Amino acid sequence: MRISKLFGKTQREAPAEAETVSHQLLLKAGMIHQVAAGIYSYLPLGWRVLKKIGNLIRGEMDRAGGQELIMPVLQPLELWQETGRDLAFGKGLFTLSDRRERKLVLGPTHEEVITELAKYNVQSYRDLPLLLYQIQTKFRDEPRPRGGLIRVREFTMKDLYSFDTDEEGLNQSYDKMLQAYKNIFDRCGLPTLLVEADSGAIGGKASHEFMAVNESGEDEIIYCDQCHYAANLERAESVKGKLEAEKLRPREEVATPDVGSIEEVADFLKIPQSHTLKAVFYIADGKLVFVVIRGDIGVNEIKLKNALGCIDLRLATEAEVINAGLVPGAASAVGIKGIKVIADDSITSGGNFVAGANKADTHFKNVNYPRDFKADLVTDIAQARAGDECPRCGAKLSSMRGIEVGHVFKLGTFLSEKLGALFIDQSGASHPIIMGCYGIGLDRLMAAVIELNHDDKGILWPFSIAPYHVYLCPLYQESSEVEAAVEKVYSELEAEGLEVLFDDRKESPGVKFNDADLLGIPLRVTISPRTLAKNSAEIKKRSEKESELVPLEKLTEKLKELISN
RNA sequence: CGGGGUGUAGCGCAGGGGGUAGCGCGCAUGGUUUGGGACCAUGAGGUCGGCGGUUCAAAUCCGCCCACCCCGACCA
Repeated sequence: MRISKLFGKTQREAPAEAETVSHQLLLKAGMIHQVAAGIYSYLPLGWRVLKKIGNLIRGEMDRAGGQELIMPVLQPLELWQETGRDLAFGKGLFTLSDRRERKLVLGPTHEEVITELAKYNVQSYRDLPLLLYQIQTKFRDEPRPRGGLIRVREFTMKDLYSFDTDEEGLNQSYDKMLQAYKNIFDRCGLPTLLVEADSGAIGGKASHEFMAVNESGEDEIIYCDQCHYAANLERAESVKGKLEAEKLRPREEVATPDVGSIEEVADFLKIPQSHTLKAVFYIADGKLVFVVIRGDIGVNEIKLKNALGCIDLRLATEAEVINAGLVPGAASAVGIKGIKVIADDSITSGGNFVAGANKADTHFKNVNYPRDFKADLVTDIAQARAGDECPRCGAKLSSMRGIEVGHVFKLGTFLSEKLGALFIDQSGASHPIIMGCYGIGLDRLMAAVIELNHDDKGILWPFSIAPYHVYLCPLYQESSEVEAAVEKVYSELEAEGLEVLFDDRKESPGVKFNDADLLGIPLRVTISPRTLAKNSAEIKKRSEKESELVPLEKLTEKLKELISN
């Protein structure tokens, strides 16, 4: 490809709207163009990269036994209502109506469609196991798109769905995908960390995410250096610092004028926050829920949502709290009736806590569970923190941020039951198919590769997904022998099937070198009067400082060797 | 949805006590240059985010709205 003909220009200055490195470089390199918040066009260079990522993924999916198919973007809302996931997605679902007022959605994913498809094409255990996948555009009305391609509203996704007859089969499919994913990210030059994850709106049992560790990621990872426990903060566990058991003392009231928050209570009474009980109020699917947790620990809303089994969860407003007859700032579960109480298991160690007295400006001392109050459910709903102890080995936990580039789920039979995707086993009995699903966001993967492979000059693409392999860079071609020599080299390389980006512009060396670096093409071949004097061309790897002179007649061979390694 | 910020040429920005817009880059033409974003000359390019108000006069003052970015909430 000749740059003079290439659609898309590099920019000297990155648009001010871009904050993350990958976003800046993609815009500066002319690979993408923003159309609206979280909606992008791909220009030829960016599109080549995305296609390469797609093909690399295809290779690994096929190798694992996957079969590619394609499904509609436009899906009937009814299908989503059948599984109830229209509610789980809520506002994240793009909806529209056709001319007959039939409600449709722009598919945010395809589990429903594929399960329905499986229902009509799988009857017997002999049809299983099955691995089906798609690479296509999906839509989610994200509350806040951000970071360029890291979080968008229209995106390209690879999803593979597994169908098995039993748990063992599901485990095998799951392991196959874990291996395929490792291969994919390795081949993309992207180091990733496998972490335990929450399965979110999709439901299901086990779930893992592949994280590219990076500051511009949106997820917080809690991990242990000692035993390598790693989990998304959404589901991370930790040892909450057990307190010494205390001899229970009688409960008593204490006046706490103008004292509301846990910090204030602890300060006022000169006690550690861990000796208080915090009350937090949520509205779960429209109903008020009373949450009790030790004062020094935060509530993990994902865990809470899972514990409640609710679809919608939000903090209650002060008005809602007061309406329920509670006293914000001095509430506790002591004596509470008619409201669901969920407690974190942190309240079961230690004792003689300070908690609200459900009376303005008053707290109780020496509150103990279960002597003084009851809970409908006691479970782990705590936010893990760096510094906590590892739940596996007891070492100190740390935290870091990551970009979620892959997410795998053991779905189980939730969808197949709802949609009636059944198979007949050897004895003639009917069972729901056991499913798994395995996603990779290609756009985000592309961004993550840049986040982890760049320098101050630009991108450093690995060969596997670079838009071109060779940047052919003649200098001063208009006033010398260079023109003829470089044209000859170009046609030779093209004839050999090498992927060459030919900078045939009449630009100064600085401009060309800088663009070569910005675009991140792995190999740069410079031909100038200086190199021609030695009948040579200069090869420089994007990743290295030094260059090397190679005789023209050996150039093609040398480049092929570099590319294939 | 809450908090903060920004909208002026393709990109980066200046202007703003009211008088009809400027710089750098890029782009076009001509010339000079020649290994890490060259130089000179000439030129094209603007509903100053939108609507309304104040005024003889609004990029500038006032009001409303919109878009985009960042933090949070939310998020296969």
